[in-house]
Amino acid sequence: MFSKACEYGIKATIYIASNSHEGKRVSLKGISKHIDSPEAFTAKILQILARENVVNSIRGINGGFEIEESQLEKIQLADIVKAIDGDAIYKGCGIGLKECNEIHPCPIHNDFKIVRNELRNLLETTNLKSLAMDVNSGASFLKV
Amino acid sequence: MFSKACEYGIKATIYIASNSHEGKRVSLKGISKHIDSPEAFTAKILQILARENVVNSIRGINGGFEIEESQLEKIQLADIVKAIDGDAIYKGCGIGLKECNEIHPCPIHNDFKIVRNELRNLLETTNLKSLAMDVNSGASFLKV
DNA sequence: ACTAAATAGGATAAATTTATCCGAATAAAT
DNA sequence: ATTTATTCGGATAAATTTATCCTATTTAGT
Ligand code: FES
Ligand code: FES
Repeated sequence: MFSKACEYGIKATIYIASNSHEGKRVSLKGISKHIDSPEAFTAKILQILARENVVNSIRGINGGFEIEESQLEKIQLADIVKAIDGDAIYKGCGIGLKECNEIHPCPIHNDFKIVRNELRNLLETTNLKSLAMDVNSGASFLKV
Repeated sequence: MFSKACEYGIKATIYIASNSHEGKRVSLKGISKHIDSPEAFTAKILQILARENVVNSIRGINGGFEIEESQLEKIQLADIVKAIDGDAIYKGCGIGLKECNEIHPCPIHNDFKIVRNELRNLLETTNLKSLAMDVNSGASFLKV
């Protein structure tokens, strides 16, 4: 469904968000430890997310990653997925026709479109704040 | 979403089905031409599908691939996907936790589960015959 | 028996994704 | 200024997926 990079990106961002929500900045080391991901690879992904303004990166001592409190409700899962995996999962044909086209549909188009749109809806309406709060309250988990 | 191999597998199987439904056996060459896929790679995928009894392969002159008419309604998209990509897409956690677990859920579990189950339902209830008939009637397409 | 046409399957190559390594840049603290 | 902790970014390596090539096997027809 999502690439490994995207999975790490989602988990990392939620972890950053759950700390930012409590006023804490987190380091790459802390992130990859808490989401159980390879450190150097996670660094690459965070670079992408920083460039795309999903997270803020701060260099130097006491540096790390954070997200402004005011942004937590504005950033959606879709922003992360789009930055890393692109938009094929929203727009692409389920069996790889060059484009998903209503008047030249593939055999699964009609049913697939519905599922894809629901996935899209999920990603576009789920914001970081709610995900972070669930993690903070112990209602959901980022590893194991 | 699906691997390239799986996309080719689905298209190839539907193409075989649409011909079998009209009593015609098709060759690898014809298949990869009509679904626009690399021939040798498609051969590998058809080998898998033949081993898993999704399609019948016939060797030698006038050989090729076919599916018994009586099977067309029994084979579901899920059978193809399972044979090629496995069942992670049905059962796996959306962000890669070791298992999708109701009492140790990831942050997107509740929403993702619904989408995943609908995808599962789509794949498990769509049979080859209906897909083949849509292709034969010109209602849907396998390439471009 | 021989030939021709087809799939099976092993070996290999190319491309992409995933992962690691290391020096450069940055910033705080001393 | 120097040291230290941190991210950035380029180079590279490992693993996986995608793709190709070639020989073996099978089958029908002659
Ligand atoms: S054309 Fe395939 S999903 Fe729309
Ligand atoms: S635990 Fe992640 S989808 Fe169920």
